[in-house]
Amino acid sequence: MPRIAAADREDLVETRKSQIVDATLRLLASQSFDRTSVDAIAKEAGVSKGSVYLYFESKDAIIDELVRRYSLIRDVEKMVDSVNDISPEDALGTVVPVLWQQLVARRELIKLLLREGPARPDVSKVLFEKIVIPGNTMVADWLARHIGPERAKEIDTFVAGRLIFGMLMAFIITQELLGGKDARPIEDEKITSTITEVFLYGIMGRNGKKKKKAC
Amino acid sequence: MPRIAAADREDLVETRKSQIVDATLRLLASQSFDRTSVDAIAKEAGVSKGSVYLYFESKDAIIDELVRRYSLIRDVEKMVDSVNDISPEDALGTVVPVLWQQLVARRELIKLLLREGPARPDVSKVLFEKIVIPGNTMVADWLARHIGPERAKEIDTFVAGRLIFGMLMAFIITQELLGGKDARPIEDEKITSTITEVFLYGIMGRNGKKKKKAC
Amino acid sequence: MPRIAAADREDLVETRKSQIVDATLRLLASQSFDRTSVDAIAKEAGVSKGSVYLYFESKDAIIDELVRRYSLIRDVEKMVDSVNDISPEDALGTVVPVLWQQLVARRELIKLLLREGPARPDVSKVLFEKIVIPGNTMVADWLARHIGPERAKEIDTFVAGRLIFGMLMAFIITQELLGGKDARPIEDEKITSTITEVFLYGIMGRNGKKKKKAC
Amino acid sequence: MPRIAAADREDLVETRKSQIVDATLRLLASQSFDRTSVDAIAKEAGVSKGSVYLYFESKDAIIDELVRRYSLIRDVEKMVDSVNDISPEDALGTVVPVLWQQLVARRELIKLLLREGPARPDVSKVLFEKIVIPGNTMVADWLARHIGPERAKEIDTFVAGRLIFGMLMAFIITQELLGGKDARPIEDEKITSTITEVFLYGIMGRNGKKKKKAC
DNA sequence: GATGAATGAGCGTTCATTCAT
DNA sequence: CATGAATGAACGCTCATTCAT
Repeated sequence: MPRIAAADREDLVETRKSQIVDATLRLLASQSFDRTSVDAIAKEAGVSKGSVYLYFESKDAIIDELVRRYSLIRDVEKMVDSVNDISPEDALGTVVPVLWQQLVARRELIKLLLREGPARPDVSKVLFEKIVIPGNTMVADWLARHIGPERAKEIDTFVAGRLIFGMLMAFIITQELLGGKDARPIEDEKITSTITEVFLYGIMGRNGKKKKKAC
Repeated sequence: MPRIAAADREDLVETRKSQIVDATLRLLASQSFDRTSVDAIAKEAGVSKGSVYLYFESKDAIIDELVRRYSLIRDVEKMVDSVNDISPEDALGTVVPVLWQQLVARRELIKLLLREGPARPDVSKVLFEKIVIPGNTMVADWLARHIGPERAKEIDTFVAGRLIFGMLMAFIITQELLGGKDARPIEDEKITSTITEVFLYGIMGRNGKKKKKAC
Repeated sequence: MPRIAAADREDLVETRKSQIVDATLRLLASQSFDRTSVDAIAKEAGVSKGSVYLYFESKDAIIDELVRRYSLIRDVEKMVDSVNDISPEDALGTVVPVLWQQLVARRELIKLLLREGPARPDVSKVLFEKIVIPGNTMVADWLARHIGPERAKEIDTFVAGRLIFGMLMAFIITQELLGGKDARPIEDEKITSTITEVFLYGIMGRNGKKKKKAC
Repeated sequence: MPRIAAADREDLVETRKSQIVDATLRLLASQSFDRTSVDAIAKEAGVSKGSVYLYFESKDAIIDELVRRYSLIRDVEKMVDSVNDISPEDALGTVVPVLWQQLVARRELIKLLLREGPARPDVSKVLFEKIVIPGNTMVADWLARHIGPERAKEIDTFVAGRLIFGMLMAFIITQELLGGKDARPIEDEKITSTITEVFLYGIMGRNGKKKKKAC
């Protein structure tokens, strides 16, 4: 006979898990997971070390949960949905800056994923299958619907779809994670407009923006 | 009165440091630096554990030296030199595949830099100032010389220069480091040709490949 | 004014204590007491962990109670009573096999007593004074009544009485507790008949089984 | 190039292992192995906790080594050798008291083996195969050579051989390990002479000592 | 009376670092 | 210069015990 109703119990579990995962994310901003002790996580979360093991099977389970919780996939999905019927010419101008802002806001998570992902097969798998592939596929489908059959013969939309993220990541890594923002700042507008320009002409090929300009 | 001539002494120090740094790099292919013990490094390097501390102040000093030694900068420099006077249209077809091959070959070093870099201010600084900036600048200068004044008004060549690496990195990270190569393989040729196409049209804008096509 | 009648209350305490002690004994069949957690005991007993501490001061108090409750003494008493007036020649043939079966059935308790007893002065005391001495005395008295004055001068019946248990224990320990049953099996019948034979001739001396053989 | 000669190295390993094993044996006199911490062992041995792991793979490896080192088997072997051609009538009078003394001297080891053995399959196996079986077999062979064909049909010498140890163990356990020595002392001489008498008549059957007495 | 979430001391184990040789 | 035995702090994890509900 549990003293606490099932719903309250679930709430408690959820609260505690969040406390611990969030504390971990905070600590991971300044040091690797390996160098972050369970003691430190517990202290940061405001619970005892023993409690951490009440809610997670092991230290590693914390990072698994963390990755599960903080993925960009839902944002990407929403964004692609919202521009579904809008051509890249019209959509990229808003999509790229928004995407940039979201990636910047999650820079710490990205730092974490870049650090921990490649070294952990389980994390890698989740990252690749649950984030990269679905996100990439959505963008590829959208591109395929808009670039026209001629251009579609020349470029692979699945590959092209991944490029937009690569371009954005290049600046997240160099400006936000490697300290470029301080050492050699670049205005956000310049980053996003250049990416928009390059990607737009890049995917449209020789027909790029032709509609808007008679040749 | 030193028993050994200064030059010889320096040679020894250099030899030992290289032994240790190279051994470390080899071991980092399969596990994170944190999980690589000094014991293992010493064994792999063929020296005693004590000797490691004769040539490095601490375990961390090894990774600092490693990052200092291994950069892509010299390769980028050579490559830019070799295509200095060749237009992007003619150069990218060879440059992109070569760059791709070199990045793939160094995937372990990239994994290491992504893991250790963002968490270490000193490493970040070196990476950014000695690799990102010089490489980016060389490519930007080259681009500036070829895209023409009209296009130059529309895109920032410094930003555009970094994009080519971002595009390549997107696939190094997803295909090589996150296991995409096994889960969802893509032919190297498809990756490099798509990047070439997108980047070329992207930077050239509406004049892309105009020489080849009368308008 | 107690809400529950004193008798009922005692019943409850007794029931709960039994639940917990019995559960512990069951668990001790497969692992040492040290490696049996209070969690596991509570679960096996069907009560909460907190309840264990309602009825026992500490984990160790459970084992003390267990040892106090389970002894062979009542069985030995009954057995000696039943053969009180029967001579060893006639009695041993049935007593030894029955005793053997009872010891085999309690092998786990014996394992427990051997493990926990010698290291705990309180348990030792209980074991020795409440089990060894009374059981030994009963057997010694029975022997004294039957071996005749001549033989009584040669052997100490108190010592001899303890030997029958030693003989049986030798096989409980080696065959049942050390895995000899699997590695080098011996039929139960061979064990009990040999013990009967040796002990019988042993205690009777040169007059052993004289009834059956005119001299 | 090791600084220490191989022989010296071996000596050191042997010394350290002995230090640790002996310290462990000392501590096991008063508490179970589970409750004996590596910290305590290291302290008792006069080495650091880290050093324990320099010489033993794990805590469990210490007890394995301990059991390997302290077995009675060599003593039993020697004893059986020395009485090889002597009949039980003449031999038991000296063998039993000597065996008793040796078992008493090793009471702490026996306590340890009774406690740790049954709970550890690996220890059990070693105990049974390396101590019980060889010792038992030697004694059985010796008995078989002396009891004559007639008696050999009635008792199993392998079973009988184990009985002599059972009889001795009964008193080791009750007098030495359970505190009977203090609560209800019995003279050593009484123990050994009774065992000798009972075992001798027991194994010889109706022909026991007949040589000495015409019937 | 009954519960089980919470605690934190203590465990076995690892390993960066030191230093006598 | 080179070694590796020795160290002990720190780790991830367990679990006996407490106590608010």
